[in-house]
Amino acid sequence: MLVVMTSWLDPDEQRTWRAYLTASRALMEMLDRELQRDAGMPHAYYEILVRLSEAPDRRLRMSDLADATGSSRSRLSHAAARLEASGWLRREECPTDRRGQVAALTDAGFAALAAAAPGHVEGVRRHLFDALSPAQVDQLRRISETLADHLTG
Amino acid sequence: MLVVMTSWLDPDEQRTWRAYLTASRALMEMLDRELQRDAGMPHAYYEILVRLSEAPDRRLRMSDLADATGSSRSRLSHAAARLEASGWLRREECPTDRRGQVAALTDAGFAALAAAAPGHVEGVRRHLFDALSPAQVDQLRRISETLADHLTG
DNA sequence: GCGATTTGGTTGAACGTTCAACCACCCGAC
DNA sequence: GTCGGGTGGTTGAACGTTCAACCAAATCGC
Repeated sequence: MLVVMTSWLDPDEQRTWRAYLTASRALMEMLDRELQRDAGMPHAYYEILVRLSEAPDRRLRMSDLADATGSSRSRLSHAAARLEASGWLRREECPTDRRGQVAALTDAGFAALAAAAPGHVEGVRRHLFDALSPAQVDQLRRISETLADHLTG
Repeated sequence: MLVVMTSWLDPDEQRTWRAYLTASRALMEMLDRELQRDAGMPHAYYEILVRLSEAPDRRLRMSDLADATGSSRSRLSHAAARLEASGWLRREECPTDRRGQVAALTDAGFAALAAAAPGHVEGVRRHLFDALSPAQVDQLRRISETLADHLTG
């Protein structure tokens, strides 16, 4: 007889999972709200600006930007439209692929990012790193890297 | 001279933060998509049903339910409306507070949860616990509990 | 008691995300 | 060549969340 067993979570796992859900949701909500309040943008948009600011010539192909920020093409398309309307981003034609678009961070976009960054970084420090010991930071890094690998591999 | 210094993240913290963002986003997206595909509900709604199913008489005051699921009252209100439309939840008047509402899990709601749970639990196991050593699970629990405390305290 | 404040919950609009459909262009097979 | 499939990106509708405004009932101060 073939039995397909779904192994339930044991009490330790259960507790871990619920704590993880609570903590990660609370952390992201807090940072998102702060960023929205202080810089007028959600965290996802902030990340787009960050990635662009780090790219050579502050320019990135739309799909590379989507990969870098871990977002779908559709999501990035909508976000880019909105960021363009705010004057923080400009879309240009790609010289090597006529289908392509290149997202370019504008000066205003860079300025908005420069204004938002210190407060946000301080939030990350306060809400995340200040609560953890150096050993825990290290553990969290290893866990996250393992997990990211596992999920995208 | 008073200088307000924003201490930037050091390279280790930077790496930790980015890995954490990538991993937690990927994990949640995966689980959310699976739940949507297999059970026709987002993870947030699944959690509402779970909390209700664990409550005495499968009933909970709206605000207790909001606290338990870590969601705003507004969010829960909208969610309850939708779950009620699906026949998975019923809202009843509260006998002790005339302003209050009590959310009650219907039999159909319980059945939907029972149908969704095994697949979802298996997803949590596959995408999270299978990737981590027992020691890491323990570390993640401690980190998450510390963090949850820090954020809500 | 009675007015002022707080609490429990809902509502509608604005926003961001998802999903499926779609178009335009690239590339490989033949 | 051109035909077929894959890739890059956009669009609109449906959905879930947020935010501010709001109502009703409870509670507090006096």
